[in-house]
Amino acid sequence: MEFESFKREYLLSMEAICEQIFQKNGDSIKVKKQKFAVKNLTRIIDTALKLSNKTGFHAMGLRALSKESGLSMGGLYAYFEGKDELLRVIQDYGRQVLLELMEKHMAKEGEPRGKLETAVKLHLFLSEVMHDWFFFSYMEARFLSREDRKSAIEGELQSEEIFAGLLEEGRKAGVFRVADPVLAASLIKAMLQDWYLKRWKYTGRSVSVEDYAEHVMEWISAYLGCTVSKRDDADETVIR
Amino acid sequence: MEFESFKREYLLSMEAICEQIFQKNGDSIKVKKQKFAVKNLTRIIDTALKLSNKTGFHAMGLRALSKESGLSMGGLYAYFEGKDELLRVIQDYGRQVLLELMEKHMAKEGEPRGKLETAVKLHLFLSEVMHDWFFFSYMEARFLSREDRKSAIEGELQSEEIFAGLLEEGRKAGVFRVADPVLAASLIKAMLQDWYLKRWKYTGRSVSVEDYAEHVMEWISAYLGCTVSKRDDADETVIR
DNA sequence: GTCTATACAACGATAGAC
DNA sequence: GTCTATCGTTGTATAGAC
Repeated sequence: MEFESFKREYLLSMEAICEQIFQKNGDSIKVKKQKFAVKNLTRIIDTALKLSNKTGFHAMGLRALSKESGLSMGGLYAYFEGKDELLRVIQDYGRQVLLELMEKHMAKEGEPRGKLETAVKLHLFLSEVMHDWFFFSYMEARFLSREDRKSAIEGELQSEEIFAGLLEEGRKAGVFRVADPVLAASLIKAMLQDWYLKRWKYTGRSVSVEDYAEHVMEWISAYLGCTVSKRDDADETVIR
Repeated sequence: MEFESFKREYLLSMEAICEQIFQKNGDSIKVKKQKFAVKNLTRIIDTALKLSNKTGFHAMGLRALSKESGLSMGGLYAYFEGKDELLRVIQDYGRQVLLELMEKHMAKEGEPRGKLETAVKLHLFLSEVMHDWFFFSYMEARFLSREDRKSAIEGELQSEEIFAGLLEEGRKAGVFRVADPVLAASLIKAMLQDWYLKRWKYTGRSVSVEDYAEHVMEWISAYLGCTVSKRDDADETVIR
């Protein structure tokens, strides 16, 4: 999987997803015409992500959101019942996309090594095209209501379990050397998250998302004690 | 270095550090008697960290800080000029401790492998006893003023450089196999930071800070292609 | 479906009593 | 050195015109 082809596929599926968001949150959205609603909702979420990631969700005033999104104060309230619900809608929105693309891409490859590489790249590529959401979701998760925070934690653990499962699978097949798959999965996730949490650092060093993916795979392969395939023109190399 | 002995040493140096904070911020602290000032300042910082880490610094009202710390609203303003400055003082406070202990512990061991292990353990142990500050510092750094954020970034890069330097040193000595020391240092930092960012996860799984340190060292050793010494009763093992 | 105008609670900050 | 009382500002949220 390459980043550019992933990006194309992602953009195509965006429109459909936005419509799903509208239909799912029909209760609190007072605007009933899909044409209006989807357009404005998208604009609101995009603006909210942009502003929140600068100053934090709590510090972002609805007056600022109104001004920046082009809708009036009253207009905003046609799309959500209150600021708390906006937070929830945004979280939902991202998780919808995440789920959709996970199902689409995973389980394509059969052997553990290929599956693992797909999962790593999928996470990184997705967090690249949806950087604002991933950053937001990480930084603002603790401000969710009790039950919504529970959903967020489940999401975090769920994606960790995918990695732990792949590691376990590889161990059983005798191709991975791993003592504690869950703990190893935690460390892998930590490395993946650093990509969108410290984006400025990597931008400044001209590290592309594909460079980063390759580097992470080298670490993982070294730990698991297996070979890693270098991309493009480079030939197959054994690490260590 | 073991966690318990580290903890003892750290607790001893706390009092001295708080006095330093008092003297350094003498301009904005209106209370001049050290006896009063150090006691209250410590209490204010501890409370602010506790409250901020629940709701975020911005959402923490000064009324809540007043109530929880036992000082009145007016009383608080004898210790800082405004909420922004409180944020700065807290950041400063942590960096002071971090710096103090780095200088104290590092450069004790001569060979790269030992130095690296010391640096890893130091970071993890320190983030364990000062968890509230590390979490706060990571999550609230983006709300600092332009120039204070610059200091925070410098601190982040500085500690990364320590690791990059150690890796480079080991490579020159021929004991580490590492293509890009800076990128590798980034990933090491990401693993170290996960310990205090996802503390709840590891607590729930009964992973101790020493377990975690050992695990991180196994990953690093595997990547660098060198041996790792297991702690306690276990014998020396070659990874891979 | 969107706007302007407004309500009212909570915020950071300060003055002046003790 | 610390308190209480109060200021002006800004926050979320809504009512009613268009």
